[in-house]
Amino acid sequence: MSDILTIKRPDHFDLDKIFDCGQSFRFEKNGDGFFEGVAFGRLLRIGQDEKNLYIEAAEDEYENIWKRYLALDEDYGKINEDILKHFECDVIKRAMEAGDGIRILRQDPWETLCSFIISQNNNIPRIKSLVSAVCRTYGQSFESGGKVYYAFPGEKDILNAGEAGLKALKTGFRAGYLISAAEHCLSDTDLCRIRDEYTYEQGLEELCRIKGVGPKVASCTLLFALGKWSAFPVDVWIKRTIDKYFGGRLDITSLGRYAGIAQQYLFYYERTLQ
DNA sequence: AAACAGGCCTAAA
DNA sequence: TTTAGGCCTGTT
Repeated sequence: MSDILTIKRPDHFDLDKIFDCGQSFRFEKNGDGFFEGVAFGRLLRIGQDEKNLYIEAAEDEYENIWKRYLALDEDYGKINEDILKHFECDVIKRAMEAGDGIRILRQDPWETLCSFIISQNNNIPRIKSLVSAVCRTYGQSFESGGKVYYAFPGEKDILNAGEAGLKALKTGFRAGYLISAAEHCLSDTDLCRIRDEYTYEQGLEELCRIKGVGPKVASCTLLFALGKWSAFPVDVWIKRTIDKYFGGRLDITSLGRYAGIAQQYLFYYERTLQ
């Protein structure tokens, strides 16, 4: 059972940028222009035109799940203002303009952690294909509209798969990291606790205790799933950007509490330049 | 062929 | 405390 919910498209919201800025790996644009993907074990189809968003999902899921997932409860006009107030400069302005419409999703924490563990030393097409293989092989399947979809496997599913089972999918040295992440999340600190009770700094420290999780993967998880918008993932692209425009030095705290969102604008800007 | 891809671990200064 | 290799696999 699903209907299409029509809601007014807010300012600063663009699906193409949201799903193309490298924060998520499981949504694809179909021939009809709708993005389709699975999150939280549920299917979401969503499209847009200039006026509206069209959200196809099970009844009552919009208010409970997708609204927050898509950051439709956030005012990006105010967020942008706040970034510029803290750090007014031409580069940020240009990046903000180029990346206008990006929203930082609130993704499932466990899936996000695993996805960015998988992202190590991989390019985006390969990350997508590995995440997809993990879901297809070890995730719970469900059917909708005559098609089969797969949820991201839970911690226990990953443990059951085992290191060998994950390596069989060509995850390589990341297989052991996924196992240690599953063990950690089950026995130590639940990721939702980090979201609800930890500061960004505490969350970073906690996540980095997992073998195979360093500052980059931890920051991505904090930013893209745990609502810690001051998290500032530094990857090769951001390194390049900082070298190029800021003389190799950028004080993250000077960007304010939305530093991670500024990071995403810069990342998108630099990647779409060439 | 060799280097690189949205890092991290380990060993060695 | 910082730095160099190595790592699974695939692609160019």
